[in-house]
Amino acid sequence: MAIESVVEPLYRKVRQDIVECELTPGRAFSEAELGRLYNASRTPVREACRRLEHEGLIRIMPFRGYMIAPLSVAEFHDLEEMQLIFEPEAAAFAAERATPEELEEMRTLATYEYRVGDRTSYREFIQTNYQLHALIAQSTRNKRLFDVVGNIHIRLMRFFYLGLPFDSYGPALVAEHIRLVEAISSRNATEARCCATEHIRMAMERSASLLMSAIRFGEAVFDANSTLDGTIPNTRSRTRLP
Amino acid sequence: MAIESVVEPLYRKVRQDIVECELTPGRAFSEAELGRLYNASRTPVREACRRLEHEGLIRIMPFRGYMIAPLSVAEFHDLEEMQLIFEPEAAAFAAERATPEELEEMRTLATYEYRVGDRTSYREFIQTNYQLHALIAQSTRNKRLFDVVGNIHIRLMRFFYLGLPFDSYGPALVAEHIRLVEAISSRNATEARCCATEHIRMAMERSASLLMSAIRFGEAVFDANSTLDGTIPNTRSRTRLP
DNA sequence: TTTTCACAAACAGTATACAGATCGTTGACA
DNA sequence: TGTCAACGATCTGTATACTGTTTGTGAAAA
Repeated sequence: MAIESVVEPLYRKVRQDIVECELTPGRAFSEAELGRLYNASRTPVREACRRLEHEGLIRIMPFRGYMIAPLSVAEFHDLEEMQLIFEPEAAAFAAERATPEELEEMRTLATYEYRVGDRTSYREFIQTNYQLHALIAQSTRNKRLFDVVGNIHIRLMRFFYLGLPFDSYGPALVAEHIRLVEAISSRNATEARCCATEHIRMAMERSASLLMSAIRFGEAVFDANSTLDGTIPNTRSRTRLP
Repeated sequence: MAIESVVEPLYRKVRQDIVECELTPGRAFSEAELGRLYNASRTPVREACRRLEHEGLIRIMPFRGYMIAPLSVAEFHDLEEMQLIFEPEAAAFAAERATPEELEEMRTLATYEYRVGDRTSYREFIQTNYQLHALIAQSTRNKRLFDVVGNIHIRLMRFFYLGLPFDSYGPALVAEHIRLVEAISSRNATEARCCATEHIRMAMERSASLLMSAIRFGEAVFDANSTLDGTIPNTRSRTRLP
């Protein structure tokens, strides 16, 4: 049997469901409830939840339960600020250190065209976007940097999966990706840094107008009541929210 | 009784012991062994170890045991590179966003003088240094950034606790801290960014010559055999190392 | 009717029992 | 004497039992 045969798949599945907003931000749940949903006993559920909390996808309220981390303007702002700090430097290092194979794959990822209005294509684009940024981070050869950039993007993807900001600006985003990858490919660190900075700044501008209006300021997205698996909500879960 | 009455103190104590190199880098151990050492049962031990692994202080080898994360040149290099990326930006944001109270505390922390050659004073200085950098990160008002800075410094402190790089250069370090805090206090973001960059660059130069020679290149520091608590080492722990 | 307080349900935190994996050992065989 | 496979000790991964906390509820008192 494979290594970590229960925790690892459980963790991945729950994380995916949170990232894709399949598990509603702000929703409260218990260990038993999550275990029922994913067919796992408490021990692996606990371990997966601990990991997810460390990544900022779940909140733990000691002795009181869990909740899918709510999305907030503050969170989004912090994440974009983090991108602006890390991504340009990552691009610069990538320009100096990426292998030819990595450059080749970057080109493939950057040229992914998605069909505006097509939901499936849009979701694929989100994944591709993540893979591209993760690959750039990977090719810095700095594991710490890779971890941080990866975590930032995982958190950001939840906002993207709300489905709002990309529909009109997708093509511009692709063009920026191509420019960025070209700069990295030509081993021009300075240019790569500039492209990345510009890319993030544009993304910030685009999202400022579109995404903000979709989030209740400083609060959870959507109604946070009701349980995850359709069972009758107990009295405690109804009162767990802030 | 307090919240998380077993895991939290256990986690803190083990983390402290790892950071202070009380638990030797590279040393192998089992859950039961750690539980014996810190008077805890397996469940809290496992949880604490999972957290510490996520922070990069422990390595988990599935089905084979645990080890205190070894120190390596690669790790140190990655950490300094990370500092060079975010500390200048953190300083710049701090210059714009720190509260007067935070500025006041920064000044106190920056002026901590330590007595060269005094081991106790030196260890206090390491703590003070951490607190200063954490406070600067905190005053960016970006929680994500604060978390990352904290983790990077926690990891770096293990190298500092080896006790090598500071003894001759301590005063220079203090002077740099003071300049940095002055720049932040005067709300000069550009100047703060420069001071921080310079500070990290100097630190990198200083450590390059001193610390490197103390680490077996790419390998664990010190002999990694033998157990933690003086019990007779079992046959497995002797063969667990790479 | 409103307030208070004790009780009970539900839950997280912890301890422990159980199952399955790993690896050193040992003994048979070449 | 050297090699290899089966065994067993020991450990991690998982399930579950137990304990203590939190909080809603309802009865009793004001």
